[in-house]
Amino acid sequence: MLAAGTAYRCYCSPEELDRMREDQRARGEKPRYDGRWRPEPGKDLPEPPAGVAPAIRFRNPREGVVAWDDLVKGRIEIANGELDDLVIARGDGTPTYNFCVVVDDRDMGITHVIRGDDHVNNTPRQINILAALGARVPLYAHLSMILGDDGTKLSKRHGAVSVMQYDEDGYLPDAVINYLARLGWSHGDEEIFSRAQLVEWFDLDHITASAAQFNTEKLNWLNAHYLKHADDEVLGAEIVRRLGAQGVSTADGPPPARAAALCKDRVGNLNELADAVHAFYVVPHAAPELKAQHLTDGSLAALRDLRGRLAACDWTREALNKAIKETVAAAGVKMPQVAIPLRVVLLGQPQSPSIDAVLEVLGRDRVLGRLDAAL
RNA sequence: GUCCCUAUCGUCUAGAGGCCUAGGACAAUACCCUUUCACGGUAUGAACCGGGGUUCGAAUCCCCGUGGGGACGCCA
Repeated sequence: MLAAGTAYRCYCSPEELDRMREDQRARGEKPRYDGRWRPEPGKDLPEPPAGVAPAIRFRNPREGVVAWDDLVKGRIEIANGELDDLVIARGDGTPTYNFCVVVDDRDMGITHVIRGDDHVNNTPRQINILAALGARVPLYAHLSMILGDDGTKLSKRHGAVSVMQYDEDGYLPDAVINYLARLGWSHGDEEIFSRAQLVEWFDLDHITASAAQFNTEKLNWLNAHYLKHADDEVLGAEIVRRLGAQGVSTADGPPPARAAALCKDRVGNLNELADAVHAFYVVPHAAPELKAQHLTDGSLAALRDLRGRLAACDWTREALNKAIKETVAAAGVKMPQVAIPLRVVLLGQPQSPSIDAVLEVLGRDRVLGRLDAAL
């Protein structure tokens, strides 16, 4: 490029360039290289200072416009007069980003450049360099940015910067992919689609041109949906992993997959799922207020009655349900008056999935053991 | 400051000049279901940023304004 005259050496020092930009800003101008080392016909260049390793600058055309038909934003035109001569190689000879990508795209025969909005301004420079190299110009598609929940730029404060954060927060990969894909792209009214459907449907024609705002509530909804339809074994493994991270072993409890099946359609994420099944693996301690409220003389009497029935009961959900209903009838109370104290005793909390299903999954030994400890 | 991009319910979006009395989803509200808490089901409210054009006809095309975003490095 030096030989062809499409690039030239620039001996400006960083301090000199800083001063140049400061002055320009002070005058309300767009900061840019002023071309003092750019060779022109009939122009006298300064004498190269001794001992300075020059940077190489691209000699950007001064006249005309650069234009391309962006696959997302349509035609974009930028006057060459707006572009300055960018450095393509540093004083130490290493190439800069805008030069690297151009050379790499050319060598690899890249046909489509799909990237963030923030690169729109680099595109005309890259097209000019490509032209100087005699290379074919690829197609460009510039995707708009994603803003945080509060409508401002995404940052560390929003917590959505690293994909690993989603894992930590209990999101399923399919939910994250589905949500992110739908944010800024659409396929009619489709809201829920598998990765295979995404691959089949995805196209550049239905990408939104404007910036989208991240909506955690909708992600949560999608995640809950994927959780309901997820494989029990996969969820079981997540329970083992997440409980294990808290130092809780699942070895002495019911199979994690069964616990997952019981709770997966009532939680929003994997951490909540782990919390929901926690009491299956660790003997719970109900809060004193809960005990005072629910473990009255009457309810404890009913539980004693139930304990007797359960001891002789087939351990199936149907039989367990029948036993509970018999206790309810015998005590002359309503279902919640037995079910809730039972939950407090077995799980340490007043809410749970259907109590008969909980008994079934918890298992006879653990149920009777916890009842005996409370009675 | 200069240049570039952008603008439909609170949010994500459908919408390619008449199919729009603007559709779907999240969220909200109400009701239903119910063995608690959830899940789920049904229904309701909610938008074309403003102003000018073009056209028989504009959410859709053009211009201006305003709002939002991005870029102005020997960073990537």
